[in-house]
Amino acid sequence: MFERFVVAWKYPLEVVVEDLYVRTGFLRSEVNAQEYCLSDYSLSLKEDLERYFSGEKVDFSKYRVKIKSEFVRKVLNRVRKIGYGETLTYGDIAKELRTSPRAVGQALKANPAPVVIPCHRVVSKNGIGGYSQGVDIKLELLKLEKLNVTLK
DNA sequence: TCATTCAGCGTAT
DNA sequence: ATACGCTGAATGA
Repeated sequence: MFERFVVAWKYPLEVVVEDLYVRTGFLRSEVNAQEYCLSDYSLSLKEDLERYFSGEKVDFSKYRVKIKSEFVRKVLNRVRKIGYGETLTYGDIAKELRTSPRAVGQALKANPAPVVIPCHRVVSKNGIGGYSQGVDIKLELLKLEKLNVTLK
């Protein structure tokens, strides 16, 4: 099974679902997304993402994400537990998992499904930190969750 | 208050 | 072996 759809937002989010594994990525250029008929699973994900982008608190824990590396999986599993509207720092997670803040950042960079795995909720100790999809997008996501973050 | 350095650890080459 | 990160603490001016 392979399905692709785009969720409208300030930055449209492209979603690929392959055998129940979800991948996402923000699009910088505008796309005309024509719809086909999606599976119940993909349709549910699409609706959840639409609710999320309209400012609702949404739980994405039922969706599956395939992660190759053991270490990345460990970090991202922790990140999935960060609640809506909450943040942790790279250092927090490093301490908890007995690793280094830089290694945590590296693992977040390898996140195959931004938003579904909320790596935007991990910020630097003083400032917003980085984001694989662009810090401007991270800032918008945090604003969506009513979080004030200093840009640094 | 900066700016610069470097410890630290998982990856990629 | 070695270079590099979505960092952070330490150092020095």
